[in-house]
Amino acid sequence: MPRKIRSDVRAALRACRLWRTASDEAVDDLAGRATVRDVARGTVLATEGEAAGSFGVLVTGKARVYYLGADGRQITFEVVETGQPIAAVAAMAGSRYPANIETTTPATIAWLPQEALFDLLEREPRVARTIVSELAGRLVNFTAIVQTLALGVPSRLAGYLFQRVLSTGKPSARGLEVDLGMPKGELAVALGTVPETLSRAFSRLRDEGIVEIHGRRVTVLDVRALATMGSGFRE
Amino acid sequence: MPRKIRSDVRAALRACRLWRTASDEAVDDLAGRATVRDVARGTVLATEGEAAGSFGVLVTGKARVYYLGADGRQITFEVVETGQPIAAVAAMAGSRYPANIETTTPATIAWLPQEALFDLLEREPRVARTIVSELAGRLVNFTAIVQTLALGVPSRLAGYLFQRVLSTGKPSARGLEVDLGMPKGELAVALGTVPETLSRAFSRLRDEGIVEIHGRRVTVLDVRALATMGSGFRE
DNA sequence: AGGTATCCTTGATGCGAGTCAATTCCCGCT
DNA sequence: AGCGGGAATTGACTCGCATCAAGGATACCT
Repeated sequence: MPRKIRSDVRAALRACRLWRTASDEAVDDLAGRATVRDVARGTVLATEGEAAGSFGVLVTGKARVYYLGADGRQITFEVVETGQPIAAVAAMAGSRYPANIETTTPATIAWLPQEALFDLLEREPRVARTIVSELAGRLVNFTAIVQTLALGVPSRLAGYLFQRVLSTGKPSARGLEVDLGMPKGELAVALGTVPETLSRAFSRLRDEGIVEIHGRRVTVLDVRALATMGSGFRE
Repeated sequence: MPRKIRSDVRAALRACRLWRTASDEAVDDLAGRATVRDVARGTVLATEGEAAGSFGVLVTGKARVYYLGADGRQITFEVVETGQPIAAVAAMAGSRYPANIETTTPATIAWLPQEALFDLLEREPRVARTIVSELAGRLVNFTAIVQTLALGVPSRLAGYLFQRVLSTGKPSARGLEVDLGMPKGELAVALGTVPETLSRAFSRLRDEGIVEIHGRRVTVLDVRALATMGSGFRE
């Protein structure tokens, strides 16, 4: 018998880019097979090396995909937002999780068995093209991550701020104002560094007249310089 | 009218993992649409930022996929061998090439229009599942590359030597002997560093009694230590 | 207000790796 | 043998970042 489908779950699955060309019926089928779970901030959703039998979709909240180095250092690959899939790649590859995933806010996650996705592929072949494009696009983005890691911390910070400006920037008296979206300590980890170094990177951007810092809010005075630095060109 | 299909081209396409579940007819169709070209060693097959309208399959030879940093430094992502696709990911993503590709030997390449691959997806839906798995698998592997880059040069060298031991290692008087397969200067670039630093990394492995160095040939005395160091654990 | 805990900043220090420059090694050449 | 010339090594130096160790700043709680 069909399980009752939560409307927020249906909406989240419907919003998922990965199968955006799927029919509503197919999405409802996915929703019907989902196991929904609410978890607290900081919950580990997947650990490296664990077999990937299922994947999830973030109904609410945010999560972070990171690799844990041998010495305990973390590298954040990706920040997952509401409506995006979790661990779907590992599930499709039929492999083990290559990284760890942790929620950075309280979150609601719809878990789906790996087979649900393959069933979808069988049922609606046109979805295949979407998924192929989507996966390939992510692969292309990955090279960008590698490039980013080759840059220094100030450049990575500039890149992050620039993204923030594009997505949530608001005009204010002196320039564009953005909120960091997380405590600086977390941001440091997300950028693959430590709070001290991040703090110095902020100081440098301030000294160069590119930004003004007011706690967690940042006023961008020179967007162009931010973009240039974020692409890796030296001052 | 059907073009004449070269048997080596057909064989190379047939051997391609990406569409290994495709029918022979579909592969022949691909082969018929291929433009075959012979190039010298060191030919640049694709450059970063160029629009990806077509993709290739290596019929013979080898190529190297690398990213050219803003300061001219290179990072090798991947070595492409005979029978593997080139730039297929960018073509599927419909994006620009995210990296550069260069042949490292004389090579024969079969170039295919991007559409040929999508036509294949339409014609044979079961191929979609293969491609999805394959792409996802590559995505998983990419995380390994990122992890490698986060390690120090000695660890990257150890990792490379360990791979060489597995693939071409031969027992000798004191241990396993491997050939580097390329001049040290090239190896340095492939590992994302410079000859001086590579030289010091070799010295360190020698001082720790893990290897002996005789020009381009290396005798591995302690495989276990090599593997450990290659996975990123500190001495 | 006072106190406390958390977060952020600042300074001092050490390590890894790239750069520059000077040899030294090895290989082919005549 | 003797002699270039490129490749590989070694040393001295510099730079960026992590670490350790104190200080501030801010918010919250009673």
